[in-house]
Amino acid sequence: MSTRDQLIASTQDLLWERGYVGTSPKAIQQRAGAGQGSMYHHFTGKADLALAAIRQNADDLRASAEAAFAQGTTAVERVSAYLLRERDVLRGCPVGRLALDPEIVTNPELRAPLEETFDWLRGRLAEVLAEGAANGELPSDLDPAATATTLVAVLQGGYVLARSSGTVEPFDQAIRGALALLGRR
Amino acid sequence: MSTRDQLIASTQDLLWERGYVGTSPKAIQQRAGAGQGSMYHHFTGKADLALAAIRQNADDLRASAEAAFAQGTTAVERVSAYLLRERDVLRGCPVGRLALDPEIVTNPELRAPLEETFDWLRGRLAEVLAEGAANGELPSDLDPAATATTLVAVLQGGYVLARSSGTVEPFDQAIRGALALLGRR
DNA sequence: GTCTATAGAACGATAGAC
DNA sequence: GTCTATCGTTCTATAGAC
Repeated sequence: MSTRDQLIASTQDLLWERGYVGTSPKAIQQRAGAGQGSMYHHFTGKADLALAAIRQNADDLRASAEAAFAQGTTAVERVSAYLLRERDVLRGCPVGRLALDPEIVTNPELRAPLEETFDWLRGRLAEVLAEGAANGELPSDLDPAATATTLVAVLQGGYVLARSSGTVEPFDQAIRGALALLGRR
Repeated sequence: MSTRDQLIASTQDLLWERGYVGTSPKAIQQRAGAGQGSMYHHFTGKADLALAAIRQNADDLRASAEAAFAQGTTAVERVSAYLLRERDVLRGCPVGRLALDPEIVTNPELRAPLEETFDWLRGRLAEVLAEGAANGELPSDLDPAATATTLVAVLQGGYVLARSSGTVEPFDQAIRGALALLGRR
């Protein structure tokens, strides 16, 4: 792994843990085992490096979501596979976490990957739900787009509640409640 | 309003906007129109002042939620009143926002108000849902506690999606989707 | 491409006058 | 109770040797 890649990987971790405001170039360099010179050689500054790391976090999320959707055959199975997939709940979401960061949302370049990721995720989930509504697995009057957004929100909000309580319990309960609402006949 | 109260009010605003990590004593003092001496006279430091501000934010949230629950007579009306109440969506939730902050979740004293607030909110919402399930307004097999947690998560996640996209739309859609799931017969 | 040295500002806090 | 002065550290970035 090149020094450049090490720097990106360290920044991914730190952004996930501490957000943009809470992540310093010095901390990035130390975790990457690189000096200041390396960082400012490969990137113009903190924002530039953060952008690369955010894009990588977004790509990773997309890949693991796609993998979950591939599990199961029925629409409900595929949605459940995504919602119930293994997660480090108390660590939260590497992408959603950044949406609360003031420096991210006010910078169009840094915010763009967030918007794209959630647009894609909501769309992908809506497709699966629409499939289920079409083949009778789910009610035909179900609004796929709105329901997809609700489910993504449950995940993101589940992280917030779990971190607030210090335990995974609210996250699991939120998912369980959502699946129950979706599944009842 | 005393200088002490001004300091707390400024900190409430700044914590909401920028989180704990992103809020500096200097910024608090400037917004409050007070000097360093005042702040360190009334509070032992940043964490002490933040605790007072977080508690106040939590109390405010609780009061406005209680007000929303008082609107409407049926259970569904009361839940809807809470979910649809006017909000500055792109500003996010003053309490939930802090759950993503590393310095908050690792400090038991600072995290406690978050946990208490969401425990209370989930419980309060569960009561209303249980009422609806008991009187036939909602399905009798509805799990009030899990559903309540799901609804609170939808709100918190809705803020995340709205801030990611820069518009209120995903928030509204998430709420709409949740109410549709809850309301269908 | 990586290192060390250094810059100027902001960080959180303390001291002491009034 | 509030002010200004100051402390030692960290922040983000630049300079220049190797």
